[in-house]
Amino acid sequence: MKTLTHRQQDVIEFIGQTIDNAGAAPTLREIAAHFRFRSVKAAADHVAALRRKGVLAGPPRRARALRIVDAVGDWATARALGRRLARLPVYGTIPAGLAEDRRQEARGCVAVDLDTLGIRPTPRTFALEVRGDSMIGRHIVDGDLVVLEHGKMPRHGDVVAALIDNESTLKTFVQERGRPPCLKAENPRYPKLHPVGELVIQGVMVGLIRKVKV
Amino acid sequence: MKTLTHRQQDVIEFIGQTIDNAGAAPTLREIAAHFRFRSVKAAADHVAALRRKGVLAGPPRRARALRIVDAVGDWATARALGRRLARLPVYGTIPAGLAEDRRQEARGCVAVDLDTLGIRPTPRTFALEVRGDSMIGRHIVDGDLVVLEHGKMPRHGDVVAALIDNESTLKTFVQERGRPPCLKAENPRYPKLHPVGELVIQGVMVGLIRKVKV
DNA sequence: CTATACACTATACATCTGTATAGTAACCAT
DNA sequence: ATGGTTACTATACAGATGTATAGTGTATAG
Repeated sequence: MKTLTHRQQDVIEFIGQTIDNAGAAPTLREIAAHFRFRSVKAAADHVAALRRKGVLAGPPRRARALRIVDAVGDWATARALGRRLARLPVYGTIPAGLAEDRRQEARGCVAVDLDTLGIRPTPRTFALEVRGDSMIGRHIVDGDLVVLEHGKMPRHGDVVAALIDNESTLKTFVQERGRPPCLKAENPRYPKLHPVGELVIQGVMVGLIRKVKV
Repeated sequence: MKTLTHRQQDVIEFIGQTIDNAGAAPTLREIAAHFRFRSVKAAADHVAALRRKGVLAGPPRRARALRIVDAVGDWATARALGRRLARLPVYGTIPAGLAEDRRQEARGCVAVDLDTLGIRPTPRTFALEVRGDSMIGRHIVDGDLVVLEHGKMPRHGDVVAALIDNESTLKTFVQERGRPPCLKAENPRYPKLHPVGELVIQGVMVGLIRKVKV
C-alpha cells in the first residue's frame, strides 16, 4: 500500500471525525472550508488521491457518500466508532422468494449489536421467530429469535432455515462424505431426514436472541 | 414521547438501514424511490414529521445529514426507530458487591434492543457470559450471554445468577410451599440443591443472546 | 359538520455538491 | 532540464438535493 502524505492524513482524519460527530461525511466544500482552501478543487484533489490510495471509498457523484475503508496500516486512523447496530427484519415465517420486498412481510424489527454477535451487516441478514421445538436438541426453543444470513454456504452441522411445505423451518444441515446433503430435525418426535434437492436454504444461523417471559 | 405511525416507522427503519449499509443517510429522493413515492414531498413530509417527533435530527438543508437520535447513549432512555436500546456491561464473572464500579470490571458491552427482549431499562440490568453447561436443561449453553436484572424478586422457576464460592453461577430458583427456597442446577452432573440463606442472588434472567461460531 | 392529522401527487426553484478546465508554485528524481 | 507528484487558486457547470406552493383523498376526533 502506498503511504499517505501528512496533508492527506489530515484530510482523512477530518473526514473521519466529521463522520463520527455529524453522522455523515463532509462535502468537498466543507473540507475546503475547514482547511481554509480557497478552491474546492484542492479538497477534490485530496479526496481523489485518497480514493486512489484505497483508503476512501463510496459511489462517485453522491453527496456525503464518502466512506473510510478500514485499512490496516501505519496511518490507520484510530476511530472509535462505538458499536455498530443493524436493524434486521423479523419474520414469523419467511416468504418463499426472499426477494427485494422483504420489509413488507416483516413482522417487525430487531436491533442487533453486530460486534456482540460477531457478524457483518449483510443486507441479507434477517431474523426468524422460532415456532415449535424441532431444534430443541440444539437448545433452540419456541419463541427464540434466530438471526440468519441469507446466501451463505451452509456447512455440516450448521443450523439453517429451509422452506418445507411453504413454511420456513429450522433444521440442521447434514453433509456426510459421499452422500447428498440432508436436513435433520433435532427432536426425536420429528421426521429425521429431508432431502435437500428440492428444498431452498433460506439462511444460515449466525446468532440467537431469547426473551424470557416474565 | 409521541408515537410513530406505521409508515413513519417504515421510513425511519429504511433510513437507519441505509445509514448502516451505505454509511450515509439517504436523500429525500432515495427515500421516495424506495417507497415508490411519485413525489419527493411525501418523503420530505415524513422526514419533517420524524424531526418533529424527535427521532430524527441533523442540520437542515444539508444533503444526507439526517441522523437518528441515538439511543445507545448511557443509561438514559432514548430511542431509535421507536426502539429503546441500552448498553449493558458484560461480565465473565460478577464481582461480589455488584456495586457502582461495575463498568470497571466489565469485560465489554453489549447493546440490547429492550423492546425485543421485553425488558425495562433498569440501571441494574447487566449481562453475564455463561461458562460451563450447568444450565443445559434450560437450553443455556456455554458461551451464551445471559441478560439479568439485579434487584428483582426471583420467583419459582426463574433462572438466577448466584454467588457461590466467590463465583457467579446460573441456577434455577426453586421455591416450594412450606419450604425454604433453594437453587437447582439444570444438569444431572452437578449437585442439585443449594440452600439460599447464605447466598446472594445477583440477578434474575430476563434474556439471552447467543453467538454462533462461524 | 368541521377541524385536524396523515399520506400522498405534481411542479418548481434556489442552493448545494461533485466534477471539470486552466493555471501557479514547490519539491524530487533522472 | 525535464517529467512527475504534491498542493493548491480561480471559475464554471450539470445534476443532485432540500424546500416550498398547491392540491387530493382518507381517516379520526370534537
